[in-house]
Amino acid sequence: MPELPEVEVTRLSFADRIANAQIKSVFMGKALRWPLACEPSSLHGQTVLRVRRRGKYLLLDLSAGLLLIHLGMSGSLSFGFDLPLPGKHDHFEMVTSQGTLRLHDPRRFGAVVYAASELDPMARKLLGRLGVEPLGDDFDAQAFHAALKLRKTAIKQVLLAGDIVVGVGNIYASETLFLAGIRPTTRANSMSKPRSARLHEAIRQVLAQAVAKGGSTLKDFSNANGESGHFQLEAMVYDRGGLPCRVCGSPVKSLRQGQRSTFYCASCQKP
DNA sequence: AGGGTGACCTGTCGGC
DNA sequence: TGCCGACAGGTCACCC
Repeated sequence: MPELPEVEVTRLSFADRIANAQIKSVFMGKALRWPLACEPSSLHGQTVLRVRRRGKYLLLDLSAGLLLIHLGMSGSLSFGFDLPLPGKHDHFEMVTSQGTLRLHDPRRFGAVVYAASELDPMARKLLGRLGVEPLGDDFDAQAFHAALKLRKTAIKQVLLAGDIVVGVGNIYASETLFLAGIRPTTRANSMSKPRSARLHEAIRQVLAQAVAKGGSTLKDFSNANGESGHFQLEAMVYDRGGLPCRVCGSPVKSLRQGQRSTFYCASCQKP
């Protein structure tokens, strides 16, 4: 469910409301991907200072330490005073003076991990290898091209790896490559400067637009207010195998790369 | 060190 | 209707 835009939309939907809230209680149910790494009760009385995002992680800065939250494949957060009764797949809950934050995650690929600081070994393991933020000033077209030159794998898999640029998941990888006119199987190190510049621009454009539209709602994404996004209305190729390309009408093709499905238009996207 | 694969987990959908 | 396999928005640990 969550790629960078969904995570950012989630952040925006509750960051202001939770800022400066005092933690009253913390509940961790069925194990997520990793243990919380602290006694839940040790968080009681702490203040949630603010909510940041790094790649697909949400970082809740506390008065002492931080919580790293990842939504995995199927996670979503809710925040408010009047949440419905917890269900089978609600695995983490934090009651604060300003509302309750709850993680719903059927597949449990998500995580909530406490770290004393960003220098904590676990925090470094999770955040240390992340590439640059695509919507930030550090995402530079020249440096992007130089980094691609060092990779011989297919460009789509390089995007998914997230060690050059973060936040582009399986949906947006297909979408950005479509917008840039680049075949997903193109070797990263074979991309010319103008092509990588087009991809750089497409990544910024697609992700920024998806955030502006409230994220994707392919299945059941909703932000922490329960509101769903509208990006799926705009998908050019993702999940459209066999359907006519929205630009040229030729059938959208699909293939598998690294056990993930990829969609592209053979006519609009050149090798 | 880059690149490929399996693993983690539950739900849903299509085919027989 | 039931069963079974394929697949789903992520990414880590492990091989070579």
